Amino acid sequence: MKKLKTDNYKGTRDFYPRDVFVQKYIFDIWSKTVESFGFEEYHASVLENSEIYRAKNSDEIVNNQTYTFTDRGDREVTLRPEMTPTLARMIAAKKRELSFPLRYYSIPNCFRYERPQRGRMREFWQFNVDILNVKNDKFYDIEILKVINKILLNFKAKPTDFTIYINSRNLLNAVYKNYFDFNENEAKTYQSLLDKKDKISKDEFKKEYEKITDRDYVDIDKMDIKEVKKELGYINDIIAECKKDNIEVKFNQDIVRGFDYYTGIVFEVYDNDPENNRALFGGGRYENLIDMFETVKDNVSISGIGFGIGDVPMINFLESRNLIPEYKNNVDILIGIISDDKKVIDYADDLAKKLRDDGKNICVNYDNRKYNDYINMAEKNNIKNVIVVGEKELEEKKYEVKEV
RNA sequence: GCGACUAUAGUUUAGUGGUAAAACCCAGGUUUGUGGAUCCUGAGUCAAGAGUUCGAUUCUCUUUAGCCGCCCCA
Repeated sequence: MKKLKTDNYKGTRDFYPRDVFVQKYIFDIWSKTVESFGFEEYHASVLENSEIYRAKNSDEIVNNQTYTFTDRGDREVTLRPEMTPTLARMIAAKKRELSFPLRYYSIPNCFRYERPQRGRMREFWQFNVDILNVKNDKFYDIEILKVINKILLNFKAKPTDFTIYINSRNLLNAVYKNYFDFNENEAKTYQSLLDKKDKISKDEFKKEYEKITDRDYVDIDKMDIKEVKKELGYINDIIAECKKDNIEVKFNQDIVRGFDYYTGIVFEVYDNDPENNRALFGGGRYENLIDMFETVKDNVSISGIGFGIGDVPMINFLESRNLIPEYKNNVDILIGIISDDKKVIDYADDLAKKLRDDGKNICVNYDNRKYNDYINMAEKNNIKNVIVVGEKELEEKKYEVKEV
């Protein structure tokens, strides 16, 4: 019989205990931080009907960048590539029962059929945090930025390690309408060009730019247009409120975010380390997300603001700054038996039982190894304490807890 | 989907057109009832396939995988 390879599937990771330790550390800080702001956790299946992605995204993305297959009942199924459509579905399903605003979070694993590279896997965990509200957008916009800042501080990151950039779709639309006089298509082309700005040369940018418009590329915050100024005022209020909390938020007119559904502010948090030069967090305000569901018939609109961050960029961020704590085994004490005598074994077992009743995690080794082996074993597995049990301990009914 | 680079023991890496190495790790044995061990032994068709060659792990091509970049990034 042909033996199998031990390789894991492309773009996925195996999580050995040390990897789980890191993952738990990150998930814990994520969860605890947002819970301190009153967020509640939700879950859903990794499987969704493909149509909920087709409705929101283009067919191309569903066909080429998701894991989509037909099940035995001829249903088209997709492994979720993101959580937002699922959240929208869940909200739409119980819209009348839920009391808004909702503060929801989840850490789902998501799947995208893409070529893996630094910061990008085919299976990844994405922390999703959303506030769904019906009024007072501004204060929730501010809160979500505070949440992001707090998360990074709770990881012991310094404010100089990252930069929060903010922009607004309302602002951009005002500029497109009043300054450029763009139609919808021109606006889209312009936006995708902005998205590429940092990646292409200045000359190339200029060439492409001139194809779209003959108006100059200018700083939006210097424009003297009433509608533009109004939207800028909204952003400046947010920046000022954050500043009161010592959070520096920078306006950046080039932050646009890829997708169409954003309607208000959009933001990205960048890692200041040039090695990890990509957005850590990204998000913004959206509305009309749940309109596609049949339960939503009336005109009451639910607006939301949210962000997402992947576990992979988070790990890269922490690793490059040495912010991941050293592995700690959750075993408190290793009991190593140095005897074959049944009485000694029974004594060790009783001891283990007693200590477990005291709430300790006890690991017993029955292999009758050498004293030094047990100390070595504990060291290797990051176990802090060892009790060696042999004839002597049985006779004297005494034992010593050794610190490793 | 496109492009660059890489592939030697479980791991990290030397090395070579003429029978392949080290360290660590692992397994078994050994010595020592108190400190991070001692000593011995074992484990590898140099990613796969084809070509050039008297001879290829080494050179060439193909494939596969990894990694990085582009595209995309919900």
